[in-house]
Amino acid sequence: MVTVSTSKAYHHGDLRTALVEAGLRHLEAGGETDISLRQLAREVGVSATAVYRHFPDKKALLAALAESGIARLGEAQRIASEHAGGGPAGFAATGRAYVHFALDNPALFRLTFTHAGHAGSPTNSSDEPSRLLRSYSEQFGGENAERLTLQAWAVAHGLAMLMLDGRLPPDDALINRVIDTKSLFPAQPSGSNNDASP
Amino acid sequence: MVTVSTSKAYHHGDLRTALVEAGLRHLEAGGETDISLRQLAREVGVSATAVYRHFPDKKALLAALAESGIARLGEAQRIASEHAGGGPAGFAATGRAYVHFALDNPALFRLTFTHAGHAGSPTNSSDEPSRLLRSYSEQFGGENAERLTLQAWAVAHGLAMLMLDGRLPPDDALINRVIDTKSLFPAQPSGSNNDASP
DNA sequence: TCTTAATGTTTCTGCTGTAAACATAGAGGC
DNA sequence: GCCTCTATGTTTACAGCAGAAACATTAAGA
Repeated sequence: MVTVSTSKAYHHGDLRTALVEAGLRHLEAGGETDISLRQLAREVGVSATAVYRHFPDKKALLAALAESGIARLGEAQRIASEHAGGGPAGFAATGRAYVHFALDNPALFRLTFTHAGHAGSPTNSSDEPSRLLRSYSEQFGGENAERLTLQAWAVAHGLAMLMLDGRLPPDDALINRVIDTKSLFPAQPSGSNNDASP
Repeated sequence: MVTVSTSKAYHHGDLRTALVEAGLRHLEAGGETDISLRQLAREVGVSATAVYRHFPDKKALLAALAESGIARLGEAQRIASEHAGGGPAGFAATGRAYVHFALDNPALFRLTFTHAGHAGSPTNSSDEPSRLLRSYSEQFGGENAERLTLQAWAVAHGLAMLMLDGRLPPDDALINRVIDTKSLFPAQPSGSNNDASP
């Protein structure tokens, strides 16, 4: 698919976007170490240092890639959540989507969470993944909402990372066993029965 | 502390060990990106390419560092486990030790789990951390031993990673809230009461 | 003592990120 | 219609990197 150059074009057209796209391509193909500013410039057909008109340094380019990663992850989770029809099942679905996204976009996922930059816990972040997690936890966590937030995130993130790093097999069945509604909501043993909507 | 050169010394004494030690020092100080073979060689007082007599390439040097990381992690967990007197409390202690180790040795921890190399799930790995995890899970997991293994590991690993990457504050209280005996063993709701020895 | 294998050095190639000086082209004011 | 300004891109240069190849040294054993 050829990117039709927008009318707003100086020399190249939209170098910044082209560089980000090339970067994402390289992330998929060979991981973060496969990204070289000079190589990206070459592919886009521009001199090596032209990159610096759009990104102060390499870190900035990587940060731009990470940002696009967060957006995509949020989108995937939202779809999974809706597809599961919301509720506790929807919550678990966002967790599984989290892991699946990591497996489908290993380098992008890693980059997104390693070169955080903006950082911030989900309690105050405004990105889609944080919003979903917060919303579901508050809905179903009752008085343990915060702990649920943390544990749910940690389980999903840990599982994703361990699979990415080859410590656990990237097995769908395994994901379903670890992230399932029942084990996330073990019938609240000691009192505190929450009366959330169906 | 000066490393007294062993009698078995050729030109340098023990270049390999010296390089690994220098590498660990750099990991603590500046992270993985701070490790340059040339710089290490310089510090050890040897030519840049002498390194290649002991490590085929940079990856191999990093793998050696990672191996030492696993050993240290296992040691820390074993101590924590014993200090807690074993049992479910000991289990939780190994999890907290896992996270603390990550926070105390961020670069080493990251390297250890990122450049896995030998890979392998804890079900068949022989390193100390895997052994502890397997042993405790089988002791207290009952019929859900495998799921317990996975979830416990995922929670600890996820929490560690999120804290390392600045997504969660590296807060002791937070660790205790996420990894506590009660929430790991929620009174086994649906039957299957295990009668493990004290 | 002589040979040999292990260890270390010099030199070289091609890559990287990035700084500085220079070039160009499109936009807006005259 | 011309001129200047600014955003964008280029050339050239530097220092650092991983790694390959050829050569040197040194300890250990025959």
